[in-house]
Amino acid sequence: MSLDPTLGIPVVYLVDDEDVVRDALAWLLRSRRLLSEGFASAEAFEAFLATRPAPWPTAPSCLVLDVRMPVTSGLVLFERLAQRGLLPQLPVIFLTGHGDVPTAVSAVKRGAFDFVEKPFSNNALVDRVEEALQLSAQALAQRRAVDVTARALSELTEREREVMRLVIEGRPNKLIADGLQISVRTVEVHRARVFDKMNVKSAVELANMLRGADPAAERG
Amino acid sequence: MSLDPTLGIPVVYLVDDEDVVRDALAWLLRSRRLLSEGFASAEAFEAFLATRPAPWPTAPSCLVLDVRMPVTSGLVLFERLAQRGLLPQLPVIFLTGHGDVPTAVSAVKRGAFDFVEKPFSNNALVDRVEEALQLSAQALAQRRAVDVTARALSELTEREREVMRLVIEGRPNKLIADGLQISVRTVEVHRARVFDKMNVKSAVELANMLRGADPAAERG
DNA sequence: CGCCCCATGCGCGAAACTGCGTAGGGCTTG
DNA sequence: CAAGCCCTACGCAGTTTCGCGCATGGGGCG
Repeated sequence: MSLDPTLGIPVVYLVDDEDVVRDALAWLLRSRRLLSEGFASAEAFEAFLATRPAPWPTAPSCLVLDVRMPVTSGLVLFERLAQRGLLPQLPVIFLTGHGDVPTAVSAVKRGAFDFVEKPFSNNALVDRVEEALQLSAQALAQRRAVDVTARALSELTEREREVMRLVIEGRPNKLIADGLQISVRTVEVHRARVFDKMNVKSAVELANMLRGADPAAERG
Repeated sequence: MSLDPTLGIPVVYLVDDEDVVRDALAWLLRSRRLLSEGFASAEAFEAFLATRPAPWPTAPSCLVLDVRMPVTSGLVLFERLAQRGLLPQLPVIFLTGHGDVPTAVSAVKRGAFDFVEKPFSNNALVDRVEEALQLSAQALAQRRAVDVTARALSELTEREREVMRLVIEGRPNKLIADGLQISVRTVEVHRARVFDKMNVKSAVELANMLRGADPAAERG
């Protein structure tokens, strides 16, 4: 149940306009052997994200985010990250001095990992952080799987995708051929190409692959 | 995008120890053409649930629940419902006079549908209720599918389940026969029986059925 | 003009699916 | 005890489907 070593060393990003808070958090995390990186504003963090090559973090990571900040509030930053679909890979733990219930509830409902009021228990916070990192690791692994299939999928011909769709609905080649108005042989050719490109050996494997890792291929 | 008519007429359950609140809510809901049923305590509601034949509600429904009540608080009731796995089918909207952030956050994280502070906007509340009912309808439909497959699954022989497991991993009969140390013919028989009992025509359909509706068959 | 995609035909061997018949072990019931 | 039923297991034979190699042809594209 530990972190997947192939994912790299976990990092905790701290975004808070108050230096003291960041320093305290950094110290706290270091005391629990967790790497952290601080940013004094939402802008700084977003600039940092922009420097990254991959759209998602490559190592398990989470974001400890102050709600109230000048210029761009934590909530706004959060919303942007959510828009980009980063939440599962980069869980967000909100920190706030004076939290109100509606804000907290809405944040959590929108996918925030947690919403913690200051002052907080050091231990409790780090525990949350570790849970968040676990989640991030899972999400990254999941994301990788999705990427693999998406990449493979993108190399398929239009016709091949067409055939594939029918194949993963369990239809025999004969019926697929009828449906597409082509010969069985041609279907077989496409089918074989699909299996090859998707790197599977059977229709069942294909179905499992798409169900398990392709959110876009859900039941329509 | 409307409610599935086969699911029955939606009902909103109101659990609050104050008669005034229940009456006001009932009136409010009725004004929006929503059926409701009130209970003065968590015990009363649980007693009501016990009278129902099915473990889950048969019609889309949600629960508007007061946090603070004598004897059994709303939070405790919620926890019990969660334990029973009723949350998706019976979304819970918490009502509270003086909510604190940690309680609200924890409730939402545990699966509460919403957490609303009094005084609330009537419109907003009913909107939430309607969203909750939508969710409930979806969850019920999902639950039905799960039930169908579970029932079918329960009619399989041990051996048939065994064979099925290997089938949905995409193995050809030949290999299954080898693995189980039986003849191909026997595998074919089992396979045919499985397809018949599960009411599918191909291995792919079977895989899809189990992936889509059987939470117990997830990737280990 | 090669190269790629799509489409198709032919044919062979392997695998799958089906129907029909057989058979022993275990459990229930008259 | 015997009869009946269910589960498991197999064989044979026939039909269908699959997988694959080999060969052909047309339509874009650089």
